[in-house]
Amino acid sequence: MARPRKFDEERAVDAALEAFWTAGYEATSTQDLCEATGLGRSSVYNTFHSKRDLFRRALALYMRRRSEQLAALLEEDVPAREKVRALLDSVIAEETGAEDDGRGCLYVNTAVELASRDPEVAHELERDYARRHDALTAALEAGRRAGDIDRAKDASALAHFVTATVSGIRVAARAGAGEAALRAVARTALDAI
Amino acid sequence: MARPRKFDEERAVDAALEAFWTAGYEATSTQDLCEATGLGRSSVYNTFHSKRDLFRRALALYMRRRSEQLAALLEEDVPAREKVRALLDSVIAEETGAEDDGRGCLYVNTAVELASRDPEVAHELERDYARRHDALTAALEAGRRAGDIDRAKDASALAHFVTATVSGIRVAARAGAGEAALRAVARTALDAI
DNA sequence: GAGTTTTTGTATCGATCAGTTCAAAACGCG
DNA sequence: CGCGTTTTGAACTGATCGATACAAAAACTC
Repeated sequence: MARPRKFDEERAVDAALEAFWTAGYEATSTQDLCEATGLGRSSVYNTFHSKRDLFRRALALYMRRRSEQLAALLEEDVPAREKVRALLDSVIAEETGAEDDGRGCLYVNTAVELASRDPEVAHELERDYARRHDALTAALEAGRRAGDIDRAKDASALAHFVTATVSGIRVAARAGAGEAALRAVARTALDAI
Repeated sequence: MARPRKFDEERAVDAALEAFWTAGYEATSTQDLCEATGLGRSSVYNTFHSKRDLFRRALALYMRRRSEQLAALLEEDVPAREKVRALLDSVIAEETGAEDDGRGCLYVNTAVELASRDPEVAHELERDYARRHDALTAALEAGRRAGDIDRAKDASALAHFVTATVSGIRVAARAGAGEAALRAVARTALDAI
């Protein structure tokens, strides 16, 4: 019917994700987004309508990828406790690795920067929280039945605890706690499971 | 010698703290700061030199108050475990209370929003982290000697863990976890201590 | 290849950003 | 009172913010 696009929409969202992830929502300008995606202003606004809409697309992409990662980790054929250990280890590796220069986790960043003043973003964060919680709860409940998790414990409560521990490690890493401190946190948390 | 100020500097810092705490650093404009403090632009810049300097003053004030609160809590004549319980309870009360409308904790907010791109702010966060860690470690070590904390555990590791749990609860609260979930996190964390 | 529709580049919008300028106003001191 | 010093208010700086206008360019249909 008409002139086709010469860029891939998903790749553009991915590039925007990188920009938002690195600098945060407010600190990323529309100019930064143009440069990151390689698109002109018209293409950005024609395709994504506003900075906020593009951010929500990027956040959704981020959440989908994280969900897939978590699902893959929980599918491993190891005891539930080892799944939690692997999860905490991966978080520590991510936060202490030099690759990403302290950009942290977009989910945590967004919860802190935007959730209190954007109800729709807050709602998406809640949905993602619930999804991750359900996946973790199922894995922990399976472990409880299998016997490697204390039967006296509640799987849902443990899942909330694991999620909070992940966030706690991420914030501690940003506040300057060293890798040894983060490992101590993970070790202590595993004692509680 | 000359014309005196007709405002109280500390009160102005306090008002700026409220503004930064509520909206974050980037989202608080210098105009917002003028309105919050009741000062004119000239007075703000004459006294505090820049938005960033005023923020650092506000952050220092916030940290000093939190340190005093923590010190008061740790001075109570109760077992160390009960001190930790009281600390976690106070965090949950703060995060679920309607008073402050989800502004969270300025320390966590700053760690996430600014630490990666402002080395001096990051350094002050590290100092505060170390100070809180030392206070917590001392209290836990005393509890360990008194016997209400497992002697096999390391006080410093537990202190890192408690700090991470506090941050984890705060982030979870922002991401939409309910009060019951936060209480489950606190209960599980206490099991590990 | 003409006509239609969408994309794209450029130029620009008004608003707001952090920060400065400058002179008038307000005080302490002699 | 009047001099010296500082604070204060208001106007204003250039830069940048998110978003838009518009016409040229590109590609599909017929």
